[in-house]
Amino acid sequence: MTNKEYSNIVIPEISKDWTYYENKYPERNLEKCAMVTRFAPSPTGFVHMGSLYTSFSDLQMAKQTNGVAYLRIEDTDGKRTVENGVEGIINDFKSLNITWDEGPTQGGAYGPYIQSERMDIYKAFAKKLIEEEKAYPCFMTEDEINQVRTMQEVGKLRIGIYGTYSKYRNLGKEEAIAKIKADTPYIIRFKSNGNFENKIILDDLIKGKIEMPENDQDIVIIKSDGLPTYHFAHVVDDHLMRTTHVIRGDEWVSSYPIHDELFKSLGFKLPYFAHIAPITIKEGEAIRKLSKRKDKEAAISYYSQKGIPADVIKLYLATVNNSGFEDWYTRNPNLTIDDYTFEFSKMPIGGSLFDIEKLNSISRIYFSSLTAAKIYDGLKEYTETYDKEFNEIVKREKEYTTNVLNIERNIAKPRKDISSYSDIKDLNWYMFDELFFEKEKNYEFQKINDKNEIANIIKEYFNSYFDLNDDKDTWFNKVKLLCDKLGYASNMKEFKQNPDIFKGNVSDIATVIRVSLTTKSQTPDLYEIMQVMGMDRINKRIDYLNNNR
RNA sequence: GACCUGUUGGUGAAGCGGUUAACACGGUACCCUCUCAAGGUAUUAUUCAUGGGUUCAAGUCCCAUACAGGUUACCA
Repeated sequence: MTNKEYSNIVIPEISKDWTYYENKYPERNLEKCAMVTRFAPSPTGFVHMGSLYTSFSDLQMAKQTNGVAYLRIEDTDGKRTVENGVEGIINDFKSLNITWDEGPTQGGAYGPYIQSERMDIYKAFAKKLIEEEKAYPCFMTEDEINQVRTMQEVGKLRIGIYGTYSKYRNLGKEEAIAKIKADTPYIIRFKSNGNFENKIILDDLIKGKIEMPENDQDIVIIKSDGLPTYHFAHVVDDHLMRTTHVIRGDEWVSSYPIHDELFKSLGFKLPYFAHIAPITIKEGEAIRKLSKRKDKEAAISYYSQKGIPADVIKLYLATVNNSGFEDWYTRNPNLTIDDYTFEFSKMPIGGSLFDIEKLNSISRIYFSSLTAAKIYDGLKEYTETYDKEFNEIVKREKEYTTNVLNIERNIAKPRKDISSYSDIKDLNWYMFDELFFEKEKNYEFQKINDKNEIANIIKEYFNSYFDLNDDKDTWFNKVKLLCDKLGYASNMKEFKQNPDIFKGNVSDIATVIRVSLTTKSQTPDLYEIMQVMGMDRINKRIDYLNNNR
């Protein structure tokens, strides 16, 4: 019996052989240095910071070399697959405005992009290996495998199915066929030719040269359900999809020897490898990978809920991803992430701790660089889903809201108090009548807490001094005039020299005005607030205070 | 047990054999100031996990130890 006939018995019901697929997916016609990258999640839920971080490199590297970045779904483990997992992943990317050049939804010439739909392809290549006597059917039961393992553990030997521990690697064809005919369950194992004593070198783009022992494990390549294992699918897919750069988490470094041998045994050219260190988090003393189940700040939805823009997340990832990016970005505030050239050699080798403080800081800087009109658009969109009440107000009062957002914005160094869209309401609610009059208020009069004195200051100020048409200097001079009249120091230096001869100082007077309009003792520039509020709103607030206090 | 990788301040890190260990976030103090924020100024690692070695010279090269992380599945 020929090897071909034998392989047809071991893996039946395949119409095409591997040469068909080789021809179907030819070398890509791209510029020489163009990178073809892929992001290959298993559909176990949603995208989280960790996977987003990896995908960021895929996207960025492909983009900056005019290459291709595609999305491949690795759903070869039925037990782990979550319902709507694929949709979840695609929607998360959509919410971040991330699009892939090829993938399950948009298709592409190298599809299908879902592994469970590529069964025949894997089988065709498994058959090739069987024909070449580089793979074989294995009939070991779970119990047998466990026995081998315990024996190895007790004897402190290397664990696994390799060499003489592989009971069926040298089984004759006839015997194997007899077992198959008798319906003995089997899987397909790779027949390793490696020697553990030999060394191979992984020249990793991020971590540098890593020396490892050659693979000698007869790993499973096709499982009993007919689907491939990760190792086999990775090698076949990345070859057929013509991936040039495999960028993946560094938990895969240890299995590189397997991949290395598999690529070579199949006659495939090896792609470049870049193993990315994970984003980690500290739990007590222990450091672990960011987990989408344990860490709420790992989920992408956490940020959309808070109203942290996708661009900020990308900025944060870029900062962690390439040392030097942050520096470059602060020097070139007008350029974008896509203008920066990312390099593998500048990526961190060890894991980086996730720093939400840093992310917030990036966000504040980002918001401070935006125009009021831009923030208005984002706010409208955000509140549409997360704050209907505020959304009504924002939509009705577009111009006013924009003016509010513009306070202390058209200056050289704008305020940095907004870190997310959800902050805006907390920061500015008192500017809006609907929120101001409905809310339970706590007037933060502190130093001056005498009711009569407050009433007197307000009365004097609004009756005799305040004029909305004044420019800022005139406005403030009038506040000072009021100080002089009432016995408060209008000059802070004088006050500091002789605090005892005054009732207080100009800041006390300003605070009374500020609190009476906003209830808060700490707000942005009072003049600008009054300008934006306008006479009508100011009067309403003064009346309200007089009647309720 | 075996095989990999890492360890620089509160955090992220730069550093690639040669005078005072970049930068950013955070902290502290002061200044400015109508409050806050911002801004300005100063300050925040005599030392790069520890111990040996190589060298005229080491965070940087070598070895050992400790600690941390990963892998060791018909999971990816």
